Amino acid sequence: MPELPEVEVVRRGLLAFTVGRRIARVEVRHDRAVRRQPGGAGPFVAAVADRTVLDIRRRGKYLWWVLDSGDALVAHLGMSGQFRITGGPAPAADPPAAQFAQDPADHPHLRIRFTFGDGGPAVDFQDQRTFGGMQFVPGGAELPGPLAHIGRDPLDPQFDPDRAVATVRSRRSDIKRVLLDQTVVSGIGNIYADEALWAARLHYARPADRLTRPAVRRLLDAATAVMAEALDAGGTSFDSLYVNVNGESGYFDRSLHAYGRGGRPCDRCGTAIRRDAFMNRSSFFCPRCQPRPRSRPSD
DNA sequence: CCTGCCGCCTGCGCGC
DNA sequence: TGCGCGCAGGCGGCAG
Repeated sequence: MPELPEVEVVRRGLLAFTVGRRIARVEVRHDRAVRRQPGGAGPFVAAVADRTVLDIRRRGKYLWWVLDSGDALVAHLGMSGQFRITGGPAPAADPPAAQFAQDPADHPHLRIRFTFGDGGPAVDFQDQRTFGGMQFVPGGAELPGPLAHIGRDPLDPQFDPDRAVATVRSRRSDIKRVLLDQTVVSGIGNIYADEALWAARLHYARPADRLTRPAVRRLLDAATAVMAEALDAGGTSFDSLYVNVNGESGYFDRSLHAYGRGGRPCDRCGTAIRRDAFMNRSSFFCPRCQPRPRSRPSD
């Protein structure tokens, strides 16, 4: 479920626990977590061990650790991936910070563990559904090769809204499908797609190439705004599946207008929010504010 | 090149 | 009670 805001929360959390630290040991506990790595766990461990982390960067839902060798350690959280700080001394501060460090005992979904040369807290990659994973990419510090096809995300300072609008309108597909296409604009997943469509009063099945330039612009602005607000709130989470590096949940789910609100009244007009199956997943929308397009695209 | 479908995974909650 | 099924769903690969 992690989309751009949740991944950014993780990036910021990771920064404090990785930058300037030398990775002393890497343990791959589940080969599927490195399935994108040519040669598997062996080459992964060998390439990463003894490197110092310089930075953590992000594009869309992808993260990459910049190593002092100029290489990159790419990570994607998939559906259920988490980076967690483990085995460190719990700070004496606030009670919530008791969650600061997990018990050093192995978590059932532990996939990869990074241990550092300074003897401080470890960084664990945990992933219940194993759609996530990591990959070492030689020379990938600026932009790892496997991410080259991903579009810039709306929080990127170099994101070009006019260009994004033009790309969206060039696609012969339903607007929601285009929103979820990471090569067009990255970072948007099912939750924020539904929220942006609700805010822009557009039905998910509207043909992208029939929307006006201003309409697409409003939609992308809405997506940007909702993701920025979610980031401020620490991300969206419905359960313990998504948490930050310290195990804490964000609270943006309280601000959602469409996603997960089937049967409940629309915050704008009071009509019951509907849930449709679309693209083998759920789409939540207000049937009054977001009317279905009248005719199928039939040129 | 473009579009859209499938398979990959595990845990939870529901209905019978 | 226990079991099977639907659902959660991002993304790479691939067919057309």
